[in-house]
Amino acid sequence: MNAGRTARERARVELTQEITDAARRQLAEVGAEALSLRAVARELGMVSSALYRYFPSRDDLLTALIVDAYDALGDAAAEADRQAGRHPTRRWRAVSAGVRDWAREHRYEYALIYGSPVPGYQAPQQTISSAVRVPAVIGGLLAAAWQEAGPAMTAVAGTGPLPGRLAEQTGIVGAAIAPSVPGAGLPAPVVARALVAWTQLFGMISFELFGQFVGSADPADDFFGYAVDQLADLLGLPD
Amino acid sequence: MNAGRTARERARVELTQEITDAARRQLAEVGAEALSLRAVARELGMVSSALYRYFPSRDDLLTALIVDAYDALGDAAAEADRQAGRHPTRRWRAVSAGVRDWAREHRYEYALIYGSPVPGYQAPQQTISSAVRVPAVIGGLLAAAWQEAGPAMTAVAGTGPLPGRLAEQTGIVGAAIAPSVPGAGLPAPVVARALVAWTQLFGMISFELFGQFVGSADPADDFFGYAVDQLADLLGLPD
DNA sequence: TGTACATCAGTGAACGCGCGTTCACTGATGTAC
DNA sequence: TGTACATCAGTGAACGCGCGTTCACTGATGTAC
Repeated sequence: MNAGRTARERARVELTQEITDAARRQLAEVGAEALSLRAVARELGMVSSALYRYFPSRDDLLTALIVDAYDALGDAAAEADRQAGRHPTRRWRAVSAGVRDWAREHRYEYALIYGSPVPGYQAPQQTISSAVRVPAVIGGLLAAAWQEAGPAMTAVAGTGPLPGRLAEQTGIVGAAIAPSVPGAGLPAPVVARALVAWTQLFGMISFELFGQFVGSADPADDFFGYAVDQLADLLGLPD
Repeated sequence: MNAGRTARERARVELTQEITDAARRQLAEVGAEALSLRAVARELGMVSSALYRYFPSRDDLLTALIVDAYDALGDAAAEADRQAGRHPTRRWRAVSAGVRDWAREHRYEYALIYGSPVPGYQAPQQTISSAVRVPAVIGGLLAAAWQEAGPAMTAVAGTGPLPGRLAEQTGIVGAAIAPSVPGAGLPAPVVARALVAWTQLFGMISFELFGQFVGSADPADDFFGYAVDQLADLLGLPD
């Protein structure tokens, strides 16, 4: 480990890590907009200008946090999926709950990636491959379910044509899933329903964290479980 | 109009309006976090301290904008509903589209009320009655549908018990809808599905506006229509 | 209707703050011979 | 292994900025008699 690296290189890697860690802690305290380079530097006992050796600007530090957050959430989803065994419905429930739990434990990181975009900030290409990890986990479990019980799933999803460009869009997504799960792409109607499940999942989590459920589904645990089961039905997953 | 009001009182009402209008314009340009009292004052050709005669602090100005945004969205939903006639499914489609259209035309106002909460800002009681207007419109059209075709809706929604506290929560919401629509509360299973429809609707709009659909359902028009129809099915609305 | 006083709106200067970023510097670490 | 030079990390001071909020003030509007 660290073979062939100079002390300088090792120090650089470690300090870059320490900076993002400190920034994450600050994020958890004050939120994304109030996150300041100077406060991060202060926490590390450095002078603020020193950070510019590691991140060329505040936006780049933000980008690193965004990528880290997507990755951490992706890890949480993948780990929940892994522990759930093989049954598709169990996997879907586990992934949903894993995503929600992560979001509740990291509300500011969640808000950073799924809340209002920071004005003036443009997410670079770099974030996309990390952003796609939760959808990929969902796609993976659906592809496995499809391999086991394809016809039953289509029966539920129906075979009617999808409206307008949705057929094309879901086709592309289905094809994109194929390489990661040997031998199985997903048909467009299943992908369309997966998109519904995906938006519903994050819609509920955002409503819960951002306070929209006050006065109705608050606390949201039971509603969340109920909706996840509804979505399992919608997806044609076995009981 | 303005009867019994002194010139001073009229001027105060008008200027308060002009201030929130200017603030709304600024919001549309720079987003909520960057909204500044001083810039608003500048736009109005006033000195920044003058605003303190109208709003005791920046937070109070923000609150006014939040309430206005909820009200404007509520108006858009109600108006779309009104124009849709009497058929429940048409009404549901119209309200969904109306909410989405308003959000697309007022993205920063939308982000202000449905995006990440502004850190450190606590929404006062005042906002709640405005926040509830879109759910009230949805509740209204479902209550009307229920009056027409109650049994058919229950057949779709099922009669199995709702999990845990969800039964109680949806019961409260159902009872709250009753007074606004003569003679009709909504049974808990229908309310539960209405909550699903509500979160799905806003989940999709947020994903669309916040850029999560890039690479899949983008542009989102067809997916939106598809999902809205799925939700009509879920709600047991007639074809 | 006219006068004397009270209320209020808007001014302009100031306070104190923290921010992102630049820049010339010193001293430590690494590299070539 | 030792020396001479190049690279890099971190410092400290400074720039310029815009912000929210306070405060004593002046002049206009409203009220009581």
